[in-house]
Order: sequence, then C-alpha cells, then structure tokens
Amino acid sequence: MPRPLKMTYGDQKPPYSYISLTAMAIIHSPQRLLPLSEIYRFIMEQFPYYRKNTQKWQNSLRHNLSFNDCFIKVPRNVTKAGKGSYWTLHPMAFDMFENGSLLRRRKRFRVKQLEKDISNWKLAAANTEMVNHYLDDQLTQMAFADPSRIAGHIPPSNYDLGNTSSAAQIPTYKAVPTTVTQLPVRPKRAFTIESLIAPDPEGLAHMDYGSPSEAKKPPPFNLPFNFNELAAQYHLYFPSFLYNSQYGNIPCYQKTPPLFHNGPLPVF
DNA sequence: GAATGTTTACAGCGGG
DNA sequence: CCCGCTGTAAACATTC
Repeated sequence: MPRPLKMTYGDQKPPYSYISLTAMAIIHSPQRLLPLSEIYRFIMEQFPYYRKNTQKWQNSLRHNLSFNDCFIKVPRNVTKAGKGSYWTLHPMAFDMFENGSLLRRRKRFRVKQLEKDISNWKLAAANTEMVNHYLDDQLTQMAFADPSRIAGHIPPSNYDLGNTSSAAQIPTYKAVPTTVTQLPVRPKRAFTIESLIAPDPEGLAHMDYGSPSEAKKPPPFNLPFNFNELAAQYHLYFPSFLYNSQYGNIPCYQKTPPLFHNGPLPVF
C-alpha cells in the first residue's frame, strides 16, 4: 500500500527521485522543453527543501540527466546563442513509473545505442537541412558497410503512437527521397465498428499540433503528481513525427512545433 | 570563472 | 546474495 502523498512538503524532502522531479519540471513547461536552469528553478519553487544545498543536489540532477536515457538533450538553435542545451523526456519513457506514481520506477528506461544515435542525430540536425542530409548520408554509408548492425535496431512500428498500421518497417538500404510525415494522434478507442467509425471527440478532431504560436499550456501543477494522466496529455501535445528514411519510418523525437516543415525554423 | 554536461565510483536499499 | 535503482561525490571536459 503506497504511502499517501501530501499536497505540500514544506522544508521536508519530497518522496520523489531526481528523475521524477526533472520529469515534472519538463512536463509542466509550455513546450515540454527546459534548459537546466529552468529545471532547477521549477524544483526550487515547488519544493522548498531544494532551496538549500543547491550544489549537491544539482550535481546529482545533472548526473541523472546525462546518465538516464529517458532524458533527451535538444541542442539550441544554432542562430540563438546561449549556454547549455534544452532537455526533454523521451516519448517512450512514460511507462517507467508504476501506476503513474513518481515514487520509484518500475524499470529503468533504456534506449538501444543505435536508436539513441539516430535520435540524437536527428535532434542535432534539427536546425539545418544541410546537417540533416549529411547525417542521412552517414546512416546510408553505415547501412551499406554493415547492414546487420542496423537491422536489429530499427524501432518497430509501435513507436508510431498514432498510426494503427501494424506492419513493422523493414530497412531496405535503398536511398529514397527524405520526407517527413506528420501524423496527428488519434485517441485510442474500443475495437468495435461503432467506435471505430465514430468521429473523434470534440476538440480533438481539429486540433492543430503544428503551430509554434499555439504552444499548449501545461496542465496545472498539483500534488500528488499523476504521471499517467499527464503522459496521456503529453502524447496529445506531441504527436509522433515519423521520419521516412531509407530504413523505414524512424521516429523523430522532436517537440512541437515540427522541425522538418517547410516554414521558418522554430527558435527555442 | 561559472555553468553545463559526461563519466566513474561507490554505498544504501529493496526485490527476486 | 545478486542485481537494479537511486543518491552522492568527484574528476574532468566543454562552452559561454
């Protein structure tokens, strides 16, 4: 029986791990994307315990950001100077916590190395098409050099959170034009004819995911913190962007707004 | 120099 | 007892 959580902790240490605290901060930011300093600030504002001994716990927190695959470093826009990167949550990291509780993770979230590489490359490439094409070339060369190294690492289609097609994407090692498909997320529904043909619930059918100016507001911050609830919302805010590469559909672990559209690149 | 990020090491704890 | 998760410390590199 889990210990009931209080709504405030005063100067007492809250029962959340650094991973949980960081996840809270990120999810409660309007863009689900925060620089390190803002993560610190959120934690200090919400939990007075962390207003002291800042050197110690901030070192631990940085260690967690680097060490855990569930956090993704997003490079700053190259045209926007500033120190440090932005951090976000890996979209597939949401089932880490038991019953939505942030007290202790069920299982550490890990990403296979090559998948991590692809993800990081895409993020690193987000700011310039030129870099993006360069990295595609690198992947192509890698695949030609040693296809077996790629094959076992291609994410299955269930990484596409909004797509109902089931066929896993098989890498073909054939150069194809690079395009990006943005798929709006449709909420899961019962597998019945009536349910499947019914229109999306009001407010979801016409949701615009793509406009930078319409960054969705974060949900209000309340304790105890229900991770599952917010995770569900997170996927509404961040539909999966499938990157149609020569290896099949690779998810782009990117935040809204979509970074590979034709308009001006967003400035973080 | 300070902030940020990476890595290694180790200890405590709980579960299997 | 082993293993995995977490917290802590520390060294070091990078960037502004």
